[in-house]
Amino acid sequence: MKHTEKTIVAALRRNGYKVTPQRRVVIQAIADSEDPLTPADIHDRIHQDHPGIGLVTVYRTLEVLIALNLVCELHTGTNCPSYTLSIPQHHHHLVCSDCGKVVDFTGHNLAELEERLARESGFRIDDHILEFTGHCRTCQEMSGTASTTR
Amino acid sequence: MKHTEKTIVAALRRNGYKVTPQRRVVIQAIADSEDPLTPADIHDRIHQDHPGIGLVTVYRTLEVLIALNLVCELHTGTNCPSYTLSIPQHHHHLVCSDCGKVVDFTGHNLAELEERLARESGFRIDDHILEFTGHCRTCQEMSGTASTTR
DNA sequence: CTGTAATTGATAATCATTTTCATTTAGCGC
DNA sequence: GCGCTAAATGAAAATGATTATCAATTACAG
Repeated sequence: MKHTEKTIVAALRRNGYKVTPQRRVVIQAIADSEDPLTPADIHDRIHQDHPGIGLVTVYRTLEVLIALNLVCELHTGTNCPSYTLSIPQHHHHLVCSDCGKVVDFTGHNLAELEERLARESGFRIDDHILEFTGHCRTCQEMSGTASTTR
Repeated sequence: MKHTEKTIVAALRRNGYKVTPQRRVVIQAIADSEDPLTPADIHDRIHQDHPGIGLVTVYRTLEVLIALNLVCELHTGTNCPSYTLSIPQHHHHLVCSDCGKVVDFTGHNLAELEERLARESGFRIDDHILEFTGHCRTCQEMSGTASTTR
């Protein structure tokens, strides 16, 4: 189960952050989108209904959500990162480089590799990034001519 | 074996790129550094001896090197990517988030996972990013007080 | 209902990257 | 070696993303 607006709002409160209408709007925009959104995307989408909310507030809201691990950051694809609601467990992503669709997956265990690396390198390992990129079924079918290989 | 200035120059020629003194300088700067360098880092280092070489040229040289897969791009850590000479085989990175030291590793096989994902999601998978972050032995020892957890 | 600390919005500042364009140059053919 | 041409360079400005500043507003504890 992914986070929802409800669980996110609860998490904000639990951590002493105020729940403002602006934050709700930003959260909802992310929740409503299938695909990950860049800060600018989010701003564009909410600007229609809420012209008062500035890009700055989007950034600040994302900052909080990231700190609380409520959204996750996608690195692949374009030049600037985009965000989706995270699922609470640890997971990774498979991203379509044409349409941006994201599939979460879990269950691959990097613990063994992590341990081997720690042993061989002397590092204390804190974290990792694992992302796959490719083309989703829809984009494969539509392709034919199109080429977006970054 | 990593690429060296020699192998890189050869690859440039082989692909029809001109080998200019500026490109040599940029390549050497990357080759001489243990750690991955951002474009700005590279520019800083070469500016001492070669004040004529602009940051733009650094960017343009990196663009070529990336296109030919002669350097690899590190995503972790700071806000902007940094680069090191790549080793010709496919490999991944373990990065120290304190000092930036990078350890390359190979031998972990993601093929099985990739296949499973492709099957389950219908994606055609093209590429992936796998990076670990942690603290190298030296930085662990020196720590005690310091905290740089991004 | 009130007070206060957190949040917001507007503007400007910063930082990374790209574009433009006139000038220079590597490396080909002779 | 010598000239030619397409590729590469440098300077400056444009663009795009992100962050800092600060006065005005507001959520929410008491």
